[in-house]
Amino acid sequence: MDTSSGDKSFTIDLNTKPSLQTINRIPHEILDEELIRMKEENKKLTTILTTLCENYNSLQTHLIELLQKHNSEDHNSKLLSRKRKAEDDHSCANSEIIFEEASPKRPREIRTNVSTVCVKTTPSDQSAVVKDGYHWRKYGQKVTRDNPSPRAYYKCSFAPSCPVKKKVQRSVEDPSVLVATYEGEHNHPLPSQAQVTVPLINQNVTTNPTFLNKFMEDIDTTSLQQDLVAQMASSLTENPSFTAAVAAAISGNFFEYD
DNA sequence: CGTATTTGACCGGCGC
DNA sequence: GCGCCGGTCAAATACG
Ligand SMILES: [Zn+2]
Repeated sequence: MDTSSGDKSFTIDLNTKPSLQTINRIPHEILDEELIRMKEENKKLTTILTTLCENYNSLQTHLIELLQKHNSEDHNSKLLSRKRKAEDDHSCANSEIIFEEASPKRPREIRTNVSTVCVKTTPSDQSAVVKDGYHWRKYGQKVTRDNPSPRAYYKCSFAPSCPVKKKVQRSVEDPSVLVATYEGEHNHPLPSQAQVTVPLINQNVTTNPTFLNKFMEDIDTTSLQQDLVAQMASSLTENPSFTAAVAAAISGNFFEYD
């Protein structure tokens, strides 16, 4: 709050704009080489960010589960608390962050709450889009076996920090009905958008009755995330050697595919 | 110009 | 193994 004085936006100057004089003096083969290197590095950073967000979200859901279980057990009885104490002791001893790509066999993402909603659309509106207030990025479209109309795949535009996905497809026999399948829950507030058209069947198949929402009410996740971003940005801007450290870490062996 | 969509390639799971 | 099928990626393209 007080650290960001007024209108100081997060403009991060990584010294990526050397003067034209300097650039012209460097042979362009080297610059091309550097460009390619930068692209690779950017790719790696992107994958790191993605996996980081995946792990974060996974951990969060795990945490919620544990809290839930803990609460219910707490209400049930206090007799088992001694036993539980021993199990809880194996916490993370050191806070060292390790990107572990070790085993090719992945635990694979589990436990994503799925809900299905049906939306009636006017025949005039032929666009197969379900307005639910969130912002989506389409990333695929496929024809399915038992339905003439194609199925569209969307990701929340806040990805990868928000893992929510949705599929939209017209109903088999009634083409005026759109069937949307949501997967996961948003971890951020809705972008301000007034119109929401979801006044039809809500065939909810969620295994978990959105304990997340309660959790997010208790802990203001949005301000938390903003604080995180602020910290990251300030650590970048205030400490120039930080970028060098990052570069060294990346060019070293964070991931060693090859 | 930066960003969103399109669309064929690609991949992994499953039944055979 | 092979082919199908649902799902995803990413380069090309369209958009504002
Ligand atoms: Zn979201």
